[in-house]
Amino acid sequence: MDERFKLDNQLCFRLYTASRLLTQAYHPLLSEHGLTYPQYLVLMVLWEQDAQPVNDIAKRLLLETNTVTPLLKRMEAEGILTRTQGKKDARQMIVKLTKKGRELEQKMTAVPETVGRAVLCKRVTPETVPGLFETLDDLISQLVAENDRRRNV
Amino acid sequence: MDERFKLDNQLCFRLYTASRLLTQAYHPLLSEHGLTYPQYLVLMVLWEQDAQPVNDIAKRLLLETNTVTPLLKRMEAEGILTRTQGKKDARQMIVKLTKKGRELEQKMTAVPETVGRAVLCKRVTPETVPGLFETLDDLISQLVAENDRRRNV
DNA sequence: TATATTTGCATCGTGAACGATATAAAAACA
DNA sequence: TGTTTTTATATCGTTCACGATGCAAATATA
Repeated sequence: MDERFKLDNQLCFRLYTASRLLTQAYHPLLSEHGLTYPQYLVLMVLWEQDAQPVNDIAKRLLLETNTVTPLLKRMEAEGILTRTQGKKDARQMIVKLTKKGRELEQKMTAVPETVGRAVLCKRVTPETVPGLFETLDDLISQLVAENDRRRNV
Repeated sequence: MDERFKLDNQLCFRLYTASRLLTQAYHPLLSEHGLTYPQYLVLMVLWEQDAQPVNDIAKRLLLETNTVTPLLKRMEAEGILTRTQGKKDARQMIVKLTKKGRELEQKMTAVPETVGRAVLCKRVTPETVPGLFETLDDLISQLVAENDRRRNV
């Protein structure tokens, strides 16, 4: 059989698997606070900078608004954030953290630490992580450019 | 704000994003043949070794059967494979490629090549890929062990 | 200013993922 | 052999992802 089709030669399968498994590692830590992993990502965006329009959050996460909108609605229903129409631009929905949403930041400090320990292994260490970040960031930029090119043709 | 919560310091977010974007890069190449990325993964498993029970496919992809079963049913409906009850073990469903499923291997040889070119960038090259594979494999093993530990407690 | 285009967000449909649970067959054990 | 446990798969409900599409507000252009 064609070597190129072997699962063991696939970068994408490794990224897909690593991503899923790492998200699973987050699961017990997040569900304790009633959160999913994508919701946790939204929180990190808003903890960094509160009161953002939907589009800015989506861009930061490299997701489409049709993914983010329902996610934000669920978080609004949970009382984690509010969605209010923008004043300058009536099309925008400004997303703001509630008290509950802000308080989660203090309550969840153990999460990055616990996960940080869980991923430590021979080839993923405090020394190697920066290099891995650079590689993944480079790959992500490359893929963003590649996918944009495809869409604009 | 807490540095550890910054999106830019998150390994998981990078893996999640890289995985999604790379899957998107596959999309036009796969949809041409009526396939999704997870379905393509199943095909690679079966091209490597035909006639496997559901469980073996799921284990190979590190997925649960409740993900794989509906996926296989959709592929069966597309005429790509068949699902027949096992003879030795009546609980097993043996998955076999149809002629159509086998023929896809020849028709899709351009896929790994095209994607292989699309990911090339400064830090992802024929020279660096083997090292990246080792790192991701190491991480995946670590996470499998970690998640198994959690479940069995 | 009227018209065309772009932008921001939302809705809809489909296909994963996955936790929880069910069911029947097989295996282990009493 | 009869009973318990395990195993293989399936069903169900919820939450993403995302392509396609709709719509109204803002902007650009005529």
